[in-house]
Amino acid sequence: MKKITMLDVAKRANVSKSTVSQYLNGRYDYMGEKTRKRIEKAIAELNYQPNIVARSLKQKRTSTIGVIIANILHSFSTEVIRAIEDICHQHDYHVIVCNADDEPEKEKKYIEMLKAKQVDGLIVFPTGGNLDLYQSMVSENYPLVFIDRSVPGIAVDSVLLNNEKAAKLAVDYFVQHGYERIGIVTTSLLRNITPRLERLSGYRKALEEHGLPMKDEYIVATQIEQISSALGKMFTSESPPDALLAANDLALMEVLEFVKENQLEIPNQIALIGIDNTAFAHIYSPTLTTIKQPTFEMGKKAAERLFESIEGKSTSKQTVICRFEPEIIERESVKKQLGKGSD
Amino acid sequence: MKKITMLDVAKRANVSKSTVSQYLNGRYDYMGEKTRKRIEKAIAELNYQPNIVARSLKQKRTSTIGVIIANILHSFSTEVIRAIEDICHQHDYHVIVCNADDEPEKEKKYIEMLKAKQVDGLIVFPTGGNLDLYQSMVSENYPLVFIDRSVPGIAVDSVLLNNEKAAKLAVDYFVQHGYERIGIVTTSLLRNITPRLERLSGYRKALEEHGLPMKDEYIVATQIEQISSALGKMFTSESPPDALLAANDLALMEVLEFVKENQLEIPNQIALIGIDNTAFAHIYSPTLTTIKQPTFEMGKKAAERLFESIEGKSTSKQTVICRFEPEIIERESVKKQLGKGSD
DNA sequence: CTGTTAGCGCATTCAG
DNA sequence: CTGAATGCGCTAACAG
Repeated sequence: MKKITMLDVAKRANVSKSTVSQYLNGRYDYMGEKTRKRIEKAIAELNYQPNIVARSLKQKRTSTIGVIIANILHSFSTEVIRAIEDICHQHDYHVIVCNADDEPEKEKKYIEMLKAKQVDGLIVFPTGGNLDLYQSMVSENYPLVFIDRSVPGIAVDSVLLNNEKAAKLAVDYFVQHGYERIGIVTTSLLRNITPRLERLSGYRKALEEHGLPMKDEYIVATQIEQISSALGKMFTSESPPDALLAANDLALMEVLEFVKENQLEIPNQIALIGIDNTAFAHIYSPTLTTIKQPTFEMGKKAAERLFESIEGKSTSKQTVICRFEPEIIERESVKKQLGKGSD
Repeated sequence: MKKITMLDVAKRANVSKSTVSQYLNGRYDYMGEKTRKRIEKAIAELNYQPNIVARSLKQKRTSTIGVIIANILHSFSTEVIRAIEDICHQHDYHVIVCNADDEPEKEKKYIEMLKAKQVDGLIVFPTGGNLDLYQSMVSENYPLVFIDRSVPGIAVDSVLLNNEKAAKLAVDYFVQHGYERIGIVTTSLLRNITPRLERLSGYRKALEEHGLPMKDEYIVATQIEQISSALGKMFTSESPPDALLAANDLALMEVLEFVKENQLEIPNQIALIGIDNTAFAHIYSPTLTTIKQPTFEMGKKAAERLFESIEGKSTSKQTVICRFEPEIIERESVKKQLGKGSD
């Protein structure tokens, strides 16, 4: 089955290629009624479909953007992708999603691949491990937006959660309900991932505000495989925490596994709040109190910033960091005891 | 920042375009050592990156395949995608994933878009709503593989689960543990989705084998929003089921919500088995017995079939339906009572 | 071993 | 209102 091209259509309709092109691009104004009909008919009869590759080559744009996520396993990532797709769809853009698996190598490979594919711009959850590459994109003015994480020293528009606030919301909530031995568990800080650092610092500041002591034993920050054993150590200390903040959904899963294995009772033995609105938060027993990110709005914002940048109307040459506000969703994983805490 | 092309490289290295092209495609054999060095140097200095779009236009292949999934919300879909990506990555293919949201309209739009983008082949979870389109692809011999679902009357290679077996595994397990009032809940059958039909028929056959009566009241098959109320009706009947098979992970979520709202106790009041290995099956209390699909193998198989078809070595012109075997993962959501059931 | 040539399928002047 | 001509960046003969 031979590919049919514009030329075939043109021949069959007895017009020239360019007339067909006009038709395809909706410039009917300059076209005889009957001509249009003929073209229409020819296209239908031949079942012609334009070749986007050729068009892109000519137009020097692909109407496609690339999205590179650090880790597809985070529910936040998948939700943001959906939002980005929605927006792109509305703007007649296509999206190619790649998963860097938190490996800078892969991230680099994908960025290069997507640029070679001539995508018009990139939204990335940066691993933080490719400073040169980021910088070179900035230098060449390549449309780029970071989301979820930012990279110190790299001037790129970023869409972030107010992470300190997210941690603070949780700590405040614990304190209001009378908790004082509040721990936090997060995935590894080695790569200086923005949200993790900020959530931890938000946690610290909030404790300080409430005049609570800061104990290193109450902080677990290690790679996912080691969280369980770190929790084990934490809970065999003489005065283990009675409340735990899981800084993201993966950490939350680890905590829940640990809770299960050790038959801890939520919220009586340990109160729990997770950041990210896990799919089963409302199904688990007890239902889980969570801090929710406005994922849809964040994805939307990122896409819109990118479009502005692509369309060159980024009048304000300066980098914008956009913060979104988290929200607590109260459920049952924190005891409603009357507090002896502050406030 | 002007785009630099092969020509720029050629000039700077004092060779012609084609020599550069040779270099890029690894045909160094016919090339002077110094020439190669010069080209290498020029490329590095200019930070040249080839334009894949132009190459694709010329080569009439994009080294890219498209994947259209029916519903991204099913964990099965996301797992299969990961598998497909892995395999494609190994074969130096790229993947573009689109989510049809179970809407034939969207599916159609995406198939057309991907073909216009000249992808070399398509793996699709068919919605079943675009018979003409599927058929036309078959007619024009377009590389295509269905996964998860097949479409009656359309001769396309398909990778499927042995769905009847999956349902049978669950029913057998229930019966062995003494259950006789076994219900099933699945999402809507309206569109004749293969796995749902087959799982239901597997359920029926298994009941029959065990000489158990088939009651319509024990079957919930409706769209997701109405599952909850259907369950309500089921459980207010005079003799409600004491065991429930959730035919996929979305149905399982609905069941769990219902269980929670009505404070049913698993497994004492209701035993539960879900098809699809939900992420929190081992964390839920009690842990959930599930029927697992070999998602990785299935994705891999689909990709491999597609490559064969793309590379034209699909010697056997006949359509192949490939079935994979499900496996039961025993956990705690079924009571270990001694059975009065058969066997 | 290297350069010349001719398109891939389309969009876009610019004349008619 | 329509058609002829040009080139996007690259590959692939085919000559040197």
